[in-house]
Amino acid sequence: MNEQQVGALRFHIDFSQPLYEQILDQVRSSIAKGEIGLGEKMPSVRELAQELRMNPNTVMRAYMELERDGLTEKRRGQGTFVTSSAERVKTFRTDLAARYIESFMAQMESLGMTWEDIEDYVRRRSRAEEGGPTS
Amino acid sequence: MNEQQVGALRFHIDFSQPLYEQILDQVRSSIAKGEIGLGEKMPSVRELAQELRMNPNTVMRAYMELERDGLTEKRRGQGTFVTSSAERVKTFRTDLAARYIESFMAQMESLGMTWEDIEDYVRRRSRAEEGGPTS
DNA sequence: TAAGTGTATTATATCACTTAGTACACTTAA
DNA sequence: TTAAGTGTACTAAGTGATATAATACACTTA
Repeated sequence: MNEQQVGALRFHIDFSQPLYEQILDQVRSSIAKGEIGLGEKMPSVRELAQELRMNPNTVMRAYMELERDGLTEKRRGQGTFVTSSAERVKTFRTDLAARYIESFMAQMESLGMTWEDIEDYVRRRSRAEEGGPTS
Repeated sequence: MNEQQVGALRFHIDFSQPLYEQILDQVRSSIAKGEIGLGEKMPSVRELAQELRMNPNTVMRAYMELERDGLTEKRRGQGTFVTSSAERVKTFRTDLAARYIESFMAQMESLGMTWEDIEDYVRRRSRAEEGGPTS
């Protein structure tokens, strides 16, 4: 629902977050998971803006961040391309994951939850999903 | 650093988030961890606003949310009090933790990280903290 | 009665986000 | 050379969330 395919990229945009952040997160995800390959061409700023019915400036803001992440490279007159460095993608993925984990652990600690509590929850969670949604 | 004690409550306010959200999160945390006891009196809207050097309206917005959470009760002319129901606090704590976990798991899945990856990271993390910060 | 509560209202200011429109430099292909 | 498609830069404007300011009212307690 509300899914949208643009080239090798999939998007589902809503109003829960800034638009440029959603583009950013979802392209990061596609690159991290290899859904769009190394060196592959991204949609142009204008094309993606048209497909997602947004302003090109909004898309460009996301693209600027992607380049700062080292996940994309821009070539004037040609377009934006996923980096060719598998190493760079791997590093980015593990670094971002680490940041997510640290932030999450701080949240849980603020509720007085221990790592054991979390493990218990996840165990019960996966047990409840047996034969559950086939995603 | 930037810590502030107001009655039984501790605050550390910065500019990374809306002020009312920081109050909300930190009071929730204090109640969930029992740092402020069941039925205990909270600082008044005006007092907390003065201590934190904010507008009373900003504090009131946080207090409204706390009551919607069922964590506090307001008594006209008397003040705001932590709920007397341990059950309510417990339910809130586990529900919020569940929401944090689900959101976190979705984040990690978007990076193609599995539960095993997370366990590995946390194990290495706690090993690295041996004899580390005594909090 | 006075002081301290929560509550409500109106006005104002600032900032992040988004859109709109325009323009320029560069690359590629006709 | 030309045209079309790239990324980039800039100005202008609108919207909504956030925060402050000032004031007022109803209620409770001492």
